Amino acid sequence: MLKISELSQQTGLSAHTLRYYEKHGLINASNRSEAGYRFYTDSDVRRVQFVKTARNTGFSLADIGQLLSIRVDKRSHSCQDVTDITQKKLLEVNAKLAELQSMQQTLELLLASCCGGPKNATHCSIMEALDAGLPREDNNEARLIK
Amino acid sequence: MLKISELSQQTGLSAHTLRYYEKHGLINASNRSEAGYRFYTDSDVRRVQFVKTARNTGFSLADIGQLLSIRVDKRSHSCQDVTDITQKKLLEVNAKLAELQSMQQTLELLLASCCGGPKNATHCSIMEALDAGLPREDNNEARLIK
DNA sequence: ATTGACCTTAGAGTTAGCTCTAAGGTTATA
DNA sequence: TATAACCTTAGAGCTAACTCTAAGGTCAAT
Repeated sequence: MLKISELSQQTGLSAHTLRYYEKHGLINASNRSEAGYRFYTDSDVRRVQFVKTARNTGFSLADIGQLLSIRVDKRSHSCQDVTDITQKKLLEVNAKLAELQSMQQTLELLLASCCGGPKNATHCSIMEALDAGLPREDNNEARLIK
Repeated sequence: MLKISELSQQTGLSAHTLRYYEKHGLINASNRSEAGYRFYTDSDVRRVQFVKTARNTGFSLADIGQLLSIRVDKRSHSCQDVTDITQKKLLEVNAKLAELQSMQQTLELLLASCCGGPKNATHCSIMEALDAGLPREDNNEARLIK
């Protein structure tokens, strides 16, 4: 039986975060001392570790809530229930990736187009590109070729 | 001279957002009517468009504040001032990309390892992987090879 | 003169996931 | 017994960038 600070150490999650997860229905201490101190069983620890792993994988707390309710009653749920959640998350991640990759490309093109030197910015091509509206790939390529 | 709703239409930013940007020092209406209505000049419009473009490129409002202060006095700033901001943003974007790519890989491995079918989740490999701790690439590859 | 569509401001609400504070009770050690 | 290090709760604060509301003023058309 672990106290909250011990669970915190074992999981790397702060006691604040553990209480926060409890408040949001993700975890629970199976036992309490007479004074109300939380005491966690091994099973509690495993559940917290599940939450942490899912969190690191990118799942939201809401997703994790669903995963946990599958976890406690696997017989009533199908693999498809699990893959649905996972697939949905993957789509979200892919959408964000596409957005960030577009930003990355734009930023790289901007940097490639500018001397980056100590001369003043009166003709800075980054400033010009931002003034001209979002640089499209072909525009920028043309600009880079000169 | 445009009223705020007209500027909103021209830029695709809501009037609320335009006032929000003003409150945060990014933009301004050069003129006001007697009744206090904002009126925007062409120069104001170009500034708002600059902000919008920078926003789409991923810059934070704080970044944009810096870019704008360069923009209004280009002679006092160097290209390096501009590339510093851009480079910093690129590093942030790259860091986020790495994180998301790692999530993507994990999610794809999870999905590849699970049948996703209608049978019950008692032996779902996604649940098992989340229970076992974060799947590392090699672990997962091993798991996939069987 | 009366709609209705606009405009103003200050300030509250939203999102997600913490993170921290205040005010107080408990426990272990010296 | 005193002190420090824990624990409890409710609830506020943080971040970023909006988004919306309330309460009221303005303007053009009927």
